[in-house]
Amino acid sequence: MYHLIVSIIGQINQGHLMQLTRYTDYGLRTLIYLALLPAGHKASIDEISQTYEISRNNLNKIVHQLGKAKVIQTQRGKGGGMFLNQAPEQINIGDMVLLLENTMRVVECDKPPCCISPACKLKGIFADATQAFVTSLQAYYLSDLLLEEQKPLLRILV
Amino acid sequence: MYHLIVSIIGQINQGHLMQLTRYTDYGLRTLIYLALLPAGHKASIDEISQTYEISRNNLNKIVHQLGKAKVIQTQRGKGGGMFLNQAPEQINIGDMVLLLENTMRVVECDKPPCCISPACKLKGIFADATQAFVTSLQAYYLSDLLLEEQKPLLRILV
DNA sequence: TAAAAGATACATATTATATGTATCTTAAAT
DNA sequence: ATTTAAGATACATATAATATGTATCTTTTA
Repeated sequence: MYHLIVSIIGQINQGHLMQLTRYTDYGLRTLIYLALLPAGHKASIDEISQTYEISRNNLNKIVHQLGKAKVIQTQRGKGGGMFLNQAPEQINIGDMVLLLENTMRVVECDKPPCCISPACKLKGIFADATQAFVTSLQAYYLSDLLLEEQKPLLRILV
Repeated sequence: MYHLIVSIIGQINQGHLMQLTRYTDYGLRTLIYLALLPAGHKASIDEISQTYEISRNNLNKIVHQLGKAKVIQTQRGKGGGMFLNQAPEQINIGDMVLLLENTMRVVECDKPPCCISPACKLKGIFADATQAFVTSLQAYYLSDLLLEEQKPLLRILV
C-alpha cells in the first residue's frame, strides 16, 4: 500500500517519556524524604529503601543518578549518606521527571526530508503534547509537595 | 517513618494514559488507512494487517473497539469490511488516544479525606499535566494527518 | 450452502521493568 | 592501620505488561 507507515510509537514515544515508572516514583519519594529531613541530617540508601520497602538496588541507581545531576549530594564511607543539594523551592518537578525518565532520546527523522508523512505529522503533534505535559509539571517545585504543617514539625521532631 | 508514601505511580499513572502502546499506534494507522480509501470503499482486517505487517488479531480487537465507539462501521460476512463512520475532519486525535488507551481508570483516593499527603498533591499535579497533554492533542483531527496532495490523488487512484 | 468477513476466547511469546546477588571503592571511626 | 559503613558498579534473575498466535464461532451475501 502506498501510504504505509512503518511505526508511529517508534517516532512518538520518545523514550517512554510519559511512561512513569517506579524508578521515577522512587526518585520523587526519595526527594520528598530528603526534603523532610532536619537540616544537617543525612539519610542512607538502606534507610530509605527499608522505609518505603522498595528494592535497595533500584534506589541505589536512582540515588547515584540524582547525585550525578547534583540534585543531591552523596557521601561514601562510614557516616556517609545523602542530602539535598538544592532547596526544595529550587527543585523542579518537571525537571526531575525529565531527569528520571532518562530513557528519553530525541528521535531524529530517519532520512530527511521525511516530515511529509502522516507518521511524521503525528510526531510533531505528540511532541507538542509531550511538551505541554512537561511544561505543566514545571510549574511545580519539590516544596509544593510538602505540607505546611509538616515542614516545621519535622525539623523539630528529630 | 512518619511521611511514608505507599505508592505514587499507583495514583498518578492513571491507567497508563501516556504509555502509548502499539495498540494505539495500530488504531491511528488504521484510521489513516481508512481515511485514504476512495469514497464508498471498504477495507478488511486482513488487508490492513498484511499491509502494515502487524498482528491480525490485535487489529481485530482494535477494529472491534473502534466499531463499538461508532468511529468506524464494521460489516460482517462476504463482501463486508470496515469504513469511517465520520468525516476525517470530525475524528479528533486526542479523543482517539483517550479511546484507544482505554485502560484509563479514574483513580479515587483510597480513603477520603486523603488529599493532604505529598502523594496526593502529586496526583493532582500529574492529572493537570495529563490533561494538558490531552488538550494539546485535541487540537488536531484525523484530517490534519493527511497530506494535501494525497487526499485528492488517492481518491482518483483506485 | 459455501465462502468471506468480523467477534470472541484463550494460550503463548516477547519485551520492558523491577528485583536480587555479588563485589568494588571510599571514607570515617576505632 | 584496620574495621566498618556507606555508595558505585556489574550482571543475573524474576515479574509483569504487552503483543502475537491459534482456534472457533457468528454473521452475511454471493
